[in-house]
Amino acid sequence: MREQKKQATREALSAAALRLALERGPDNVRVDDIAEAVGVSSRTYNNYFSSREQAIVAAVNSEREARIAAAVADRPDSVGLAAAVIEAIVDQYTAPGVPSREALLLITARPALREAFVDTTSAIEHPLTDAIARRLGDIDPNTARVLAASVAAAVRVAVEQWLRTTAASFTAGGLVVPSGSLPDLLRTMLAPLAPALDAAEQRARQERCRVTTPDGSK
Amino acid sequence: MREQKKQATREALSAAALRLALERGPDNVRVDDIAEAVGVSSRTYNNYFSSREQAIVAAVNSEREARIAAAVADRPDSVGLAAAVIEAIVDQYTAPGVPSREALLLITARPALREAFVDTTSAIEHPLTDAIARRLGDIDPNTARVLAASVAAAVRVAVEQWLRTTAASFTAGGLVVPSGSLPDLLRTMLAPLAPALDAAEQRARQERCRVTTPDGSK
DNA sequence: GCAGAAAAGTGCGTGCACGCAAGTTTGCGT
DNA sequence: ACGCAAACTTGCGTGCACGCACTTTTCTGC
Repeated sequence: MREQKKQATREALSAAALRLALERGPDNVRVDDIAEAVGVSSRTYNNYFSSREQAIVAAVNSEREARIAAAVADRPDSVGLAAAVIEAIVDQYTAPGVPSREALLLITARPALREAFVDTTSAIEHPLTDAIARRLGDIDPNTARVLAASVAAAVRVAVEQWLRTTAASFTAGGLVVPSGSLPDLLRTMLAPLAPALDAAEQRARQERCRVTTPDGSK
Repeated sequence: MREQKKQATREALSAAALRLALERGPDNVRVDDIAEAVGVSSRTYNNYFSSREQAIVAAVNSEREARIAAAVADRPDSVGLAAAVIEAIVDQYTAPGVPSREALLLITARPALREAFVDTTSAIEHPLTDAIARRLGDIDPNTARVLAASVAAAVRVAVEQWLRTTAASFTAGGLVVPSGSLPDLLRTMLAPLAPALDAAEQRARQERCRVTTPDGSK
């Protein structure tokens, strides 16, 4: 019940932040305004978000992390780890329920917001770590951590590239779509990691067999 | 010549930051003090570093990025890409010319400094991108970017783990060395990425052959 | 050399992040 | 039902990051 209230104010704050930023432009929004709109003190606002930009992008990115982790877990074991991870991520970035057109415009326009948006990609790391570790059989958590961190890094690179070309196309008049859509970029950037993901899965399988049949023979 | 002066003041600032932090403890150092010690205004200080922690860790990490990139470039092509990258990184993190014992103690003790130190690992990303792209033959820069980002992420994970156990061993009395030395951790965390690095190298080789011998046959 | 441009440094003002030490609400044991 | 303890909120104070306008330094073409 305490948790519910916390989550509620958190969402109220980020929603208010996004709304005010859209209404007045992001430079005309003080954190006092956001706090006042929700009815809390500005000090409380800072207990939830450590920067103004964080609150705004949180409204767009809420829970994407959890959805990606769940999506990875849902894929059957028959579709290799690499395919499961890549498709789960592309799916969750393709279904853009929340990111309204204008919100994305706002984010791509302001450098500070772009940076905050890019930073949110690293939020998928911990959920992904758990999901991958589960699929690898919970042996060797370090491998899962490294793979999750690498996947998050690849996603970050894709988003950076997407923001770069998107922003450029806005200023240049919308004529160029040099590097394609975000899903395409995600696939492109994640592809080089597939060998590592599948190799880890292979090793995990072997490890499992070795434990099940612990003879010293070759 | 302008560049020389800039670099000089930059180093003077970070050196002064580290020295003062060691002398008085990091909480008793104002940025005004650092600026005054070097003889510039505090505003100029902020033109070089965007946080107080950054200046301190910069004194420890200066140019590690460039050294890693050069080390990768120096390995002969006969040692696969994965081996070249891994050994180059381990080498540069093993030769600890600058990080004096006490400086590392200082960093591991303060959470804010630990975080800043971890963030510096991402600085190797751009130099590494260039080095890897060069080895892959400058075709497909995206792959190089993803691989470099992944390697940087793995290094970050290793440093995080190292800091975690190191800090714990300080508070616990120095009796435990649970997860080994930093070089060992680096090898452990980079190992899962080897398949991806070598696969990319393989693909680059094929691509090069296909271009050299552009027939449609199989 | 010199004039003007480009770049680096500086002073000021503003909004913000965050530690601290209260006050207030919520949850739980008895 | 009551009271206590933990969690959440708040006001205050401080140091800091950074935009802006301005001065000083350094670089270039003539």
